[in-house]
Amino acid sequence: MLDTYLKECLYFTANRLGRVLTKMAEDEFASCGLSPNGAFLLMAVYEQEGITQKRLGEMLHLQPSTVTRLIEKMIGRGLIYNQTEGRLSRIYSTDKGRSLEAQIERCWDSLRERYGALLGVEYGDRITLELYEASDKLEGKRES
Amino acid sequence: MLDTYLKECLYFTANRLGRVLTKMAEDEFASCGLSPNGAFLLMAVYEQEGITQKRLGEMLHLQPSTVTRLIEKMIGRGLIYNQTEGRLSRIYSTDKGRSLEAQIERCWDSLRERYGALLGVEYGDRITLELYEASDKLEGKRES
DNA sequence: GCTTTATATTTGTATGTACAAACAATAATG
DNA sequence: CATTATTGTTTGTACATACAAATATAAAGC
Repeated sequence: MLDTYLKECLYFTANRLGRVLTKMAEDEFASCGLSPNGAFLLMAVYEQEGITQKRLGEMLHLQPSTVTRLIEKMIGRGLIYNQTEGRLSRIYSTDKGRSLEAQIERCWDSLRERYGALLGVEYGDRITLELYEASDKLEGKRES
Repeated sequence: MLDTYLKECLYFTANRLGRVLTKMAEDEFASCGLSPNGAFLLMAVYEQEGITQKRLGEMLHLQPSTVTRLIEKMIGRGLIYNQTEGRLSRIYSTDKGRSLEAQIERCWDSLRERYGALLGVEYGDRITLELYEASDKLEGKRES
């Protein structure tokens, strides 16, 4: 009976899936010495050097305080640095940070292949997009 | 560009959705003074008084240590008690715990309605089931 | 130009989850 | 039956995330 409840509860299933994939993703990105979100943050910085923390939070859908903490860690590892400009904190990648770019993309690809192998690539990609859109709807963002 | 990466990453989208729904679920279950997983655990105990911690962990897809911690908290609030039997720890609900049953079901329903209103009820239920099955596949459980 | 309001970031604290090692009890083996 | 292996639970520790309050800067209003 409870099983039925849980199978019908999106809170429960989404978090369960999140935990399963977090383990997989941490495992893949461990070869760069990064947490998955650390890797995504770095990719966002590659794409726009000098990006603000606020913007990073929006892209990664993380709260400002969470971004502060993540950035602290990555500065500590010498992968990025920040330069405050008025009330803004702008983030730049260091040489060391940039040197990981290719490796990060490889990890990212191999993560996608790994769950793709279990779910079917098409199916995996489809539910990924569905989840993204579902989150948007739940957060009141208009159709993506 | 990164947006595209993120939209294609199941790790990222599943966890994002999990965070959004966790907020919603915590909000709903707050009226019983329970965390969402606390509520589910209690439902599992209603269904089978004397259930072991191991079994609870399997149902909720949580690690044993996590279950221990959750149970500690709920014993502290007087909602359940445990009785060790050899190496097993069996869990029973107290009167206080049982008194929440109807309220928990109401919260559960209203959570489902709440995201149903934003996603469409059918669609919400469909992706919920899909996520459950995807987790099973990723964990190597045969077809559910 | 002060004073108020808004915005971006940080800090303190709390929660949920997990891993690994320790512990305790049972079962299996020689 | 004594030793070893297995199983279920707990403990110590760590991490990611968040909320609320504090801080710091910039913008608006009078």
